[in-house]
Amino acid sequence: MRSHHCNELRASHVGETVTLIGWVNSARDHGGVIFIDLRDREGLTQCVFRPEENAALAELSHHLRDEDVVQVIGKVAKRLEGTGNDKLGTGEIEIVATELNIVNKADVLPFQLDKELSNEDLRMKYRYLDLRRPRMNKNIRTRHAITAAARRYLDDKGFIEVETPILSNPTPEGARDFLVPSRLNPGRFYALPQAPQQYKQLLMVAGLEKYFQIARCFRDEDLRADRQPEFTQIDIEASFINQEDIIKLVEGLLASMFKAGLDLDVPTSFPRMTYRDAMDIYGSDKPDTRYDMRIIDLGDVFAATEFKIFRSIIDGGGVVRAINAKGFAGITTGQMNRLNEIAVQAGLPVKNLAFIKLENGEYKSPLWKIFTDSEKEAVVAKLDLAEGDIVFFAAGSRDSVSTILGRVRLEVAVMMELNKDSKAYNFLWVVDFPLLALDTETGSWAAVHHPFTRPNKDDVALLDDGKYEEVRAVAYDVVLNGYELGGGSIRIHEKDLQAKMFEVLGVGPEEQQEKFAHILDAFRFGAPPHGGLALGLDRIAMLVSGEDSIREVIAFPKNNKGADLMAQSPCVIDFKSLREVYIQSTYKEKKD
RNA sequence: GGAGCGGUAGCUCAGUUGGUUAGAGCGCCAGCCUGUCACGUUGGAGGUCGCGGGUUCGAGCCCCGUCCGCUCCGCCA
Repeated sequence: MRSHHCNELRASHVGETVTLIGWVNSARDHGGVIFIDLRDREGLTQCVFRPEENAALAELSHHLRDEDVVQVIGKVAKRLEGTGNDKLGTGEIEIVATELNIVNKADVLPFQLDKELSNEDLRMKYRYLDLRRPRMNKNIRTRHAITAAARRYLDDKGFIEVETPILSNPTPEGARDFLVPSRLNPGRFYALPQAPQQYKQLLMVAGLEKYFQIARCFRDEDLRADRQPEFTQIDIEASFINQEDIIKLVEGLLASMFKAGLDLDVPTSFPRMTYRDAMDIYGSDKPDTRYDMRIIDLGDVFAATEFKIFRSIIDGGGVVRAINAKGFAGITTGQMNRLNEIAVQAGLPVKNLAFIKLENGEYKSPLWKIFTDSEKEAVVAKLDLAEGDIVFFAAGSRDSVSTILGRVRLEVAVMMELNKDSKAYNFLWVVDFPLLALDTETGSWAAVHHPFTRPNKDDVALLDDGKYEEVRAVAYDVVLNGYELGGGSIRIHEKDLQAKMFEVLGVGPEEQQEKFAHILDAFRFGAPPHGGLALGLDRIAMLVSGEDSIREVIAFPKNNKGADLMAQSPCVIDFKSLREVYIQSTYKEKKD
C-alpha cells in the first residue's frame, strides 16, 4: 500500500517513484495546480497535481476534502526554487502525482483538527478524531516510549513481569472497590484491585525475588485532573533488599524514562527530605521545591510575647509560623479573598489570614500595632521581609499550621505563576513517613501506608511504649514538582512483628483470618525480607508531556463523573442480564 | 456531599442599561484563481441563545429550578 511514510522522503530520493497513503491534511486548490498535504502518523508530504501533465488526475484531485484517505503514486521531485518549506522535514521535495486512489471519503468533521479545542465534551465524544491531532499523537507515543524504557530497564536489572488477577478481592481498608458479581457463585462478588499489593508480596514468598508489572488499578472515588477510576502503576517488589536499594533502582528507572520521553538527563541522586521536614517547611508531603517560600517558625520571636492569641497558642503547645511571598505585596483584593477562603477551608479558625506587607517603605498589617518593637524587628529579620514582600501568618497546632500555610503557599505560587517553570524537574524523596495515624472519626490507630509496612528498627521500642505517633515507617515517596510519582515501603516478614502491628491496629485474630488469611498463612513458610514501590505511570506520562491533566495521556479516559462519553459507559443493564448474576437494582430513575 | 467557572452557528468566541432583523473569525457549499503550504478572492447557507418555569409591553441579558462540561474541597490505606 505504501513504499514510504510521510516524513521519510528527502532530496536524496529525487527521481524515485513512490507510493504514499494517508489522510488529506489540507488541500490547496489554485484552479490550475493543486497541492495536497498528505498526512500519516509520521508527518506530512506535499503532493502536487498539474492539469497540463494529467488533466483527469487534476480534476479528480479537485474533489479532495480534509481527512479523506487517499493513496498517491508519483515521482519525488525537488521543489521549485524558493518554494521549499523548512517547517516540514519533507519540505525540500514534493510528489508529482501520476496516480490518485481515493481510498475512503470522509464526512465533514465535527471539529477542525488544526485548532485547539476547549470543548471537552466534544473531544471525548469523538476521541478517535481528537487523537489524530499531532499533540495527542505525540502524547500517546511518548507514553509508549517511557513505558518501553521502563520495561527495558527493569528487564536489564533482572526483574520478571508477572500478571496478577484483575478479578480479585476487596481491599480491607482504603478506597471504595469496583465490584463484579459472580454468576457461578450466586451472591458472591469479585472486586477489581486497587493495587496488586498482596499478590506481589506473595510472589516474593514464591521466590521470584524481583517482580514488576505495568498494572491496571481501580478505585471507585471521585475524580480529579490527575485522578482516574482506572489508572496504571509500574508496580515493583523485590526480596533481600533495603530502602537504599529501592531508591537507587527507582532513580535509575525514572532517569531512563525521562531520557526516553524527554531526552532529559536526570541526575540520579535525588535530594531526600524527611516527612517531618516536608510538613514543617513546605506544609505538604509532596512539596514543590521549584520555588522556596518556606514556612518559617517564629517560636523564638514570640517566646515571651504578651499578644494574647499567640501567648495562649504557644502555652498550649502550638506554633506560630509564617511564609514570605516575596514580591507579592501588590496582591489584589480578589486574590486576598481567595487566600482567606483557602486558609479557612484548610482549618484557619478565624476569617482572615494575618499578614504584613511592606510597600513604599511602609509596613501595613493588622498585627503591626500589636507587636512590640523587638518583635517587629525580629519578624522582619527572620522572614527577610523586604520592600514589595507580603508575609502570611498562621498560629495553632503544628499540623494545622502546616496544612494552612502549605495550602496558602501553593495558591500564592499559582497566583504568582511560580509553578509554571516547565524546564525544572525537581525530583525528591520524602522518607521516614509515620507508621500510624490516629483516625479522628473512630479514635483508633490506622496504618498510614498499609498494615504490612515495616516500622523503623530504631523505633520499635516506641511501639512497645505506645508512643505510636512517633514511630517512623520504612516508607518512602518519590515526588516531582509537587506531584507524588509513587511510593512504597519495606514490608514486615516476621510473624511476631506482624502480630504486634495487628494488635496496635486493633485487628483481632478473627478479623486477621477473615481479611488476610492467605498472606498470613504464606508468611509462615519462609517469607523473605522484601519491599517495593509503585509509580503512577499516568502522572509520569503527564509530566513528561508537559500536560496538566492525565486525560491528555490516556487514550480513552473517563470524564469527571467516571463516564466514557464516546462509548457511553457506564450503561443500563437489562433485567435478564442482571438476573443471571443475581443482581436486582434498588435505584429508581428520578422523575418529575 | 460542598464551592467556583462555563454552556449563544459545525468549531472558537463577542453580544453594552432588558429594546428593531442575534454578530465575527474559522469551517461548510458554490464561483473565480497555475507555486501554495493556516493559499487567496467573491458570494451563499447555517441559530429551540443547554432545558423548564417566572418577572416584564418586551428576556441571550434579570429571578427560580434543572441538566451537562471543567476545576477545587471532602474522599483517594
